[in-house]
Amino acid sequence: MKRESIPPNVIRRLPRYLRTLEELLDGNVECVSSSQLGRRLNLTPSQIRQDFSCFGEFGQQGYGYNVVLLRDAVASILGIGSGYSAVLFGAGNLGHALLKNFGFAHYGCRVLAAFDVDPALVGSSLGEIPVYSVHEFAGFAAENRVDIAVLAVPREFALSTARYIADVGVGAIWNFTNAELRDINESLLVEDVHFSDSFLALSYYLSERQKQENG
Amino acid sequence: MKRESIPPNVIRRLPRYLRTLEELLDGNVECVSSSQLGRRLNLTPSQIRQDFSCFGEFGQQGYGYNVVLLRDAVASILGIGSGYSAVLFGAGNLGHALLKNFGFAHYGCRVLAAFDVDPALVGSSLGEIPVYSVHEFAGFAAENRVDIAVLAVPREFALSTARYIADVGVGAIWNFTNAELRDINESLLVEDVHFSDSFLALSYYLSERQKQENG
DNA sequence: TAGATTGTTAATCGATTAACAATC
DNA sequence: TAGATTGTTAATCGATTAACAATC
Repeated sequence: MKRESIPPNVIRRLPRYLRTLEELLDGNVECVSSSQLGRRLNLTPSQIRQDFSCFGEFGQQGYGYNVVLLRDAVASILGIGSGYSAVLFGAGNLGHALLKNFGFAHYGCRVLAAFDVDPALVGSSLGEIPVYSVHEFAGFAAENRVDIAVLAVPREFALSTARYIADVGVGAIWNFTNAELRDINESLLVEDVHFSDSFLALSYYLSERQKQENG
Repeated sequence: MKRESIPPNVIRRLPRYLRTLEELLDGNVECVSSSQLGRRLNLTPSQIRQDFSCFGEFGQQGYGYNVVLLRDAVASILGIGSGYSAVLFGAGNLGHALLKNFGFAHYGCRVLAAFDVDPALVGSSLGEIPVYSVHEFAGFAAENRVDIAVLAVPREFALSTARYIADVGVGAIWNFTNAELRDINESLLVEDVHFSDSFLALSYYLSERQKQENG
């Protein structure tokens, strides 16, 4: 039974399904059952079937799920194949790392350009990606459709840069800074990558473990 | 009422509380109520009081929470101040970015050294941090207490490096690779930073929005 | 056909919210 | 004292799990 609005928890599990399915694909596995998937992902078979049933029927009784079909379905649900294009703000180490190591293309996203304020970088290029001055972005966006802005500038420029990005009409920001961008405007989609949230969770569990060990 | 085992959801909210409390502190706010916090974090006052009550009583009726006290309490719960030390594996762009921009020190964590296989990097240093050969790590760990290994190596070296780290006796890995490290050993703490999970969630919401706009 | 596994409905569990007495 | 806000208990809501008829 297809559902109208999907719980965020389900959305957050989809990328994990995708990853697992691609692993299976690499191993030339043709077919997978909800219990097999569950074992790999540490989820119950029930939950997996529930999750998929939010989007339709992808399995076959007595057999399981065809890995290729399910992978493609999950990828499509996640918007891979929508042909999104992105630009990078901030061509520092983090920006470099993302361009080099994060497979934008693998997720169906094309990176059109990078923007920075550093005159030493402007005019150069990162691999295939040209680096322009931030001030050129308004013009650039008028000529090119930009779906996603990747924000990897130093913290102190984060908010003003994000405002500029939103003003120019980009609808989604992948935010690697600590700045709070949700208030910029109603319709702006913001996805935060908060390193500190992750680090502090680790720190918490580490200190919990130490407490237990010390009595 | 202090609780024995804290729900993961609560743990994951603590860093957000910390961030907000430090913002308030920067604004010289002395006192904050659960409703004020709730407005900033988009949580109900009830939930905030429930969350804090897992750890003890930090407020005062009719007044609210003293920002300094609450910040310190949250920081302490999260293990800031435990004096953890970390090492970095992989001194590439991502490693650089983390050392330069992520405030390990701000979270009470000291970065002792970086390890890489690239002969061009080994022997150099990143800021104050010396870069050693990966093979030197066993010896290093014998001389220095290492609580956390930050794993920022290329994907193909991730699993073997992580095994090595665990063998040497480090108990926690902050994992920036796509490799699945949970199976390495029971007691190893692993905290994943999966860029792709975050990106794909954004991609999903973007495509949802477009579907709505197009009818 | 027998065995396996789906999709879905119902039951359980846990997390969020509401309510309120306690008290600063 | 009156007003405000906590900590906590109870109510609600949503998410996970279990069960099972349908069917490949």
